[in-house]
Amino acid sequence: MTKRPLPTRDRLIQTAAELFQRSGYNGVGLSELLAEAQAPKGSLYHHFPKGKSDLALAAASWASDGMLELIAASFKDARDFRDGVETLCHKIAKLFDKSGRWETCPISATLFEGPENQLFRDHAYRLYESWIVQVRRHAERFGVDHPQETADTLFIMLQGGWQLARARRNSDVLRNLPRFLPANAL
Amino acid sequence: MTKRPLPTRDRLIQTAAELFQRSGYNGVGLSELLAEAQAPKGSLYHHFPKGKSDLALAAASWASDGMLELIAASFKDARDFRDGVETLCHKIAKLFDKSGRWETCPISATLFEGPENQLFRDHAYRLYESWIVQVRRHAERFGVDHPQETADTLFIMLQGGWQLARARRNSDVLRNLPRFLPANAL
DNA sequence: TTCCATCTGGACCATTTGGTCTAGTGCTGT
DNA sequence: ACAGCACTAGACCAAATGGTCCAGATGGAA
Repeated sequence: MTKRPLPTRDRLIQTAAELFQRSGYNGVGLSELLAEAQAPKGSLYHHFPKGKSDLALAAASWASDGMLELIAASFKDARDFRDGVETLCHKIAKLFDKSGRWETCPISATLFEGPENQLFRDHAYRLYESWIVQVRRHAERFGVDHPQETADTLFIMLQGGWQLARARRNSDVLRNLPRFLPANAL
Repeated sequence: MTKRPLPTRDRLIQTAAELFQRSGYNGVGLSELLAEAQAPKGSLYHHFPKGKSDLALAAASWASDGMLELIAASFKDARDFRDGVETLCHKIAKLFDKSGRWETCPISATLFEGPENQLFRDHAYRLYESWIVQVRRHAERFGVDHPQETADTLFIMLQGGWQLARARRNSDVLRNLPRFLPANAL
């Protein structure tokens, strides 16, 4: 698992991200988490003084960064916007297949549960919005008509598509998504 | 709250549906649940021998029935398919506003968390699929071109739209959804 | 009235939860 | 060599968890 060489803090963040995505914030106990990360409790509370909730915020940010990289990679060599969207959908479908087909969006699993905390809500908002902003920038770059609406729509379809893919345990939904993104926007 | 006159079993199911939607399956303890439903533990395990998980399945079914009614009501007097979709989106937006704008889809909150149980997965699949089937029927009735794809897309957009609405704490996303459902479907 | 099944009330249980605290470890610069 | 630090290790804790169990209340049928 190439996990041991990582510094403890990163091991904690990454396993937290994995486990929270799998079972949700409340579905993961500290004991399970620490065992998986091979770290003692002292380390957790050293690196994250507020404990589980601190760790959750960090884990969500880390997962979000992964998504931003995925977006960047998809649009890097795209011929046009649609091409980028298609690549992104396929990459996400692959991710879905690798995940065992029964996991939520990591941000949602980590932050939309847990304490009904203002911090959590705001953090989720910011992370999601950062995805949308990136997509909107690419839409603008390619001269798409309504960049904001287009970016919003792509987000919506990816979230909803992931959900349906999960219910059906089949990533084809995600692969077919681009079909349903016609000259929309407004 | 007009809850007291209901038989205990129904009180349990309804409060379970509410609480699970608010905090997720793992986010609700039996003590909280029983206090809210004003029922003792004995009743729970009398009506639902397998306890929390049994109750969760029942609660999800109940919530799903509510959604089916919403779909039926929306398409009942619709002039065409698009009209029905618009009504449905507005009804759901209203529901979202009433919910405090920070709750998940009840099925997802109740079943997509909790035990990584085959029962839970299948149940979620069946409930979601029953929504889609209903919508597909209406699409067929109105002579829409690709009823299955259209129904799938509507489901996807509602799920994703709800998610974005939640992140933004704003139901307009849901109200604008019909705009992005053009003559799509392959 | 008696009887029986359904249902309720809650004491009780082992286990796990998130969190605190302190004694130690090992690397750093001096 | 040693002081100071960042970090680890895990014992310990009160509270909460889901679940079991059974004594009683309740109400309809005989």
